[in-house]
Amino acid sequence: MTLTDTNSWTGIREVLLRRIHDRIWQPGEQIPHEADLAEEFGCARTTVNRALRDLADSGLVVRKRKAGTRVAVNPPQRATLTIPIIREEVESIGGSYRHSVLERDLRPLPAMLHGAFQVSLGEDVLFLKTLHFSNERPYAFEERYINLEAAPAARDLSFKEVSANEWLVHNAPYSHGDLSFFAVNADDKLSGKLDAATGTALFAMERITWAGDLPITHVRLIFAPGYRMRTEI
Amino acid sequence: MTLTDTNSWTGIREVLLRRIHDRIWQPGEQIPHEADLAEEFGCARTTVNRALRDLADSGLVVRKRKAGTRVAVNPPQRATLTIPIIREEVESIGGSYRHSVLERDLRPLPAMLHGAFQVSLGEDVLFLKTLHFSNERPYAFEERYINLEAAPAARDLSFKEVSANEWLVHNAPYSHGDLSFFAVNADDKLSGKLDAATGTALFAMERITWAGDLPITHVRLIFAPGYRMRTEI
DNA sequence: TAAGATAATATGCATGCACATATTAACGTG
DNA sequence: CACGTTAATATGTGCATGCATATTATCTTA
Repeated sequence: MTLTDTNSWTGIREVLLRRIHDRIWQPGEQIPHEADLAEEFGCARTTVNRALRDLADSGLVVRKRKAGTRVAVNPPQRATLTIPIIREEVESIGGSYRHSVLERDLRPLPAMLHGAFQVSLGEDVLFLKTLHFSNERPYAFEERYINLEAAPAARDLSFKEVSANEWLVHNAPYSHGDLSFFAVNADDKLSGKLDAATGTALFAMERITWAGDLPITHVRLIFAPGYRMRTEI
Repeated sequence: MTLTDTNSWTGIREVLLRRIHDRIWQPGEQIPHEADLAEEFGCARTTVNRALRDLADSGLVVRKRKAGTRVAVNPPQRATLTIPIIREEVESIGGSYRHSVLERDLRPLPAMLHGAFQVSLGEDVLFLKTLHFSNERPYAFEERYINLEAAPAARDLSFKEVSANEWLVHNAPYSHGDLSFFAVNADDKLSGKLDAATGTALFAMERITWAGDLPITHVRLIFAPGYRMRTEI
C-alpha cells in the first residue's frame, strides 16, 4: 500500500518528512515533543523516537536533550557513494573484465607517503602497477603500495589472477580510510596506458586504508576518459 | 572509559565488530541468533537487535528473516560525502567567500536537459552563471538552470547577495537527486574564469534535484585546479 | 546582582513482552 | 518423486515502563 501507515515507525517518518518538506515546520523551528507526537499518532513514544532518530541520522532534524528536536537549518547535502571493486563495476555494466599487472616489486616507502603511513618506515612495501580493462579497452590505471606488515601473505602473491584490490578486500579488511577525488591531466605514460590523448582530463581517486593503527594500502586509481562516478541523493 | 561496556548497544556493537575484524566470524559465516547473543551478553534481545541493525545498516552484516545474520562477503565500500554549500566550504577552511553572478537570463530549457527534466518543456527556465571566490581567487565556476515552476520566487531574485546554491537549499528543498563527478579540460573560457592554463584538468560535479516529481535545478560546478574532494570511510 | 546549587524536562536507552512477517524445512499427497 | 501445504524459526516491529543523561530554567545564597 502506498498510503502512509500511521502507526509504523516508517509511516510516521514519512508524515514528519512531509511536514518538513511542506514547510509546516520551518527550518530551525522546534517540532513537538516525542510524547506529544506519540499521542497525536496514537502510538508509543518509542515508535516516534525511532522515526525521529532516523530523521536525525539522515541529518534532517537536530536533536538535543532537553532542548528538543528542531528542523535542520542546513539540510544535509550528503551522498553515500559506493566504491565498488573494479571487476564488479565493470561486470555490472555488462563489460568483460580483465586486468594486467604491469609492475610488481618491493621498495622502500616513497617519501610522499611517509606522512600518511607513519608506521613501518624502515620496511619495504609492495608496489604494484595494474591496468584494468573493460571489454579489452583500458578502464583504469592503478598504482598501489601495500604494507606487508599488515598483509604478509601479499609478499608471495603475483596478483595476476585476482587483483590486489579484490584480494585485499577479502583478506585484509580495513577499519577506516581516507578517500579523495580529483582530476589529473594524462601525461605521456598515462596516455599510452589509458588510450587517451596526452593532456586529457582524467578522473582520479586516492585512498588509504587502515586496520586500526596499521596502514594497509595506499592506492591511486586513474580512470579512462569519460568516466563518471554517479550516485543518488 | 575506553573499555567496551557490554550491555549498552554500542558496546555490544563494538564487540561484534571486533569479532568480524578479527575473523572470528568469517565472511559469509552465520553468526549466532539474537537470542543467543542476548544470553551471552546478559541483555535483552532488543539491545542485541539494535547493535545488529546498526551493523546491517553500515553493510557489515546481512540479515534475513529465518535465515539469520551472516557476515557480509563483500564488505561495503561505501563513503558518505558531504556536499557543502560552497560558501560554507570556503569559510570552513578559513577563506573569505565572495561570489559574482556573470550571467542571468530566462531561456528555453536546452535540449541536453530535456531528458533529465522531463516536465515543463515549454516553459522558460532561469539560467545562471556564477563564479565563486575564496580569498579573491577563483574557487569554482557554476552553471545552473532553475525550474521556475518549482521555485517561482527565483524569477525576481538577482542572486547577487545570496548565491542560488544557498537560496535554493533554504527555499526549495529537494527530496532526491542525481549526482555525478568527472574531470574536464579547461577550455578557453573556463581557463580565464578559473585562472587555469587552457587544458588543465578540472574536477567537476553535476547535480539534478527534484522535489517529488518536479525538477528543481540542474547545476554543473567546475572547480579551480588543485581541488580535491575528500572524505573518510 | 552574580555565581552556584537544584529542579525540571526532553531525549536516550534498556527491558520484557507480544505479535507480524519472511523464509526455510518438514511433511503429505497425488 | 515432484509439488504444494503447513509448521517452525529468526528477525522485524510495536508497546508500556523505568531509569539515565544532558541541558536549560529556576531558585538560593553570599
